[in-house]
Amino acid sequence: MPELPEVEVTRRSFVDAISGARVLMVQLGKTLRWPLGCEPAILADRVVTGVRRRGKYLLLDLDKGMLLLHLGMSGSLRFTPAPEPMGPHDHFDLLTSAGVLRLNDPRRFGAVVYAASPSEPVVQRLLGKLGMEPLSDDFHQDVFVTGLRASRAAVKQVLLNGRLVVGVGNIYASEALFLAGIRPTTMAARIGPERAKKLYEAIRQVLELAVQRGGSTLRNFSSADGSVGHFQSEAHVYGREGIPCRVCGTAVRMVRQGQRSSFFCPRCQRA
DNA sequence: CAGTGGGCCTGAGTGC
DNA sequence: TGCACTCAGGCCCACT
Repeated sequence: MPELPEVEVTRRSFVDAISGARVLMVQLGKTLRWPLGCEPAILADRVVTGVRRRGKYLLLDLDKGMLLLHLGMSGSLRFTPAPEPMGPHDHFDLLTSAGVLRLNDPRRFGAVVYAASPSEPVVQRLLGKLGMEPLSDDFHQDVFVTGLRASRAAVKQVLLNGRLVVGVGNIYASEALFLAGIRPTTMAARIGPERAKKLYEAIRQVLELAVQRGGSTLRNFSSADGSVGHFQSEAHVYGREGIPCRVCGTAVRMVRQGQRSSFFCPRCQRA
């Protein structure tokens, strides 16, 4: 479900509330993608010192160790003042002195993993191969352009795989490619420098706008304070197969790439 | 090494 | 109402 904007909006929605809070206890539901990796009891009395984001991971910093959270396809976090009984899709409750952080994830592709330190192998395994952060100063245009040039895969796949740039998922890949006028099926290496630069700018632009709009709420995404996103209502192509392009009126088309749907306007995205 | 395809899970929607 | 089927915002891993 959540791509970078949804994860970032979620982070912002509870970082101030939880920072400085002391962990009282942890409650687990069904196992997620991976086991927690520690005895829940050892987390008691640790202090949450901050919440960072890397790609689509949230990093919950503790005064000793950290928790890596991923929302998978269907996960969402909620931070509430008081504990409530866990429902069938609630899999992780972090009870703290400031409130309860709860992960709800029907499909359980998400994860919460403990790491005693940033140098733990698990951290390297999960975060080690991630590409540039598109909304940070770390996102270098020349590295992006060179990276595209080096790949023979379809540009949409390159955006999705996270090795060059992180956080761009199925919605925002289609949207960024629309803004740049590039078809999702175009081989990355065949995109010239000028168009690659345009795509670089489009990625920043679409992700920034999406964060401003509170992300996209397609099914039931909401951030940790319960608010929903509104970006989906201004998407140009995602989920709009057969609907006239907002720019030129041509019917938006859908293609399958690696078991995922891609959407594009055949007129605005000519190559 | 890069690239592709399968699989992990559950729920919603569709067509018969 | 029931069943079979497809699809869904992600990502790891085995394979070529």
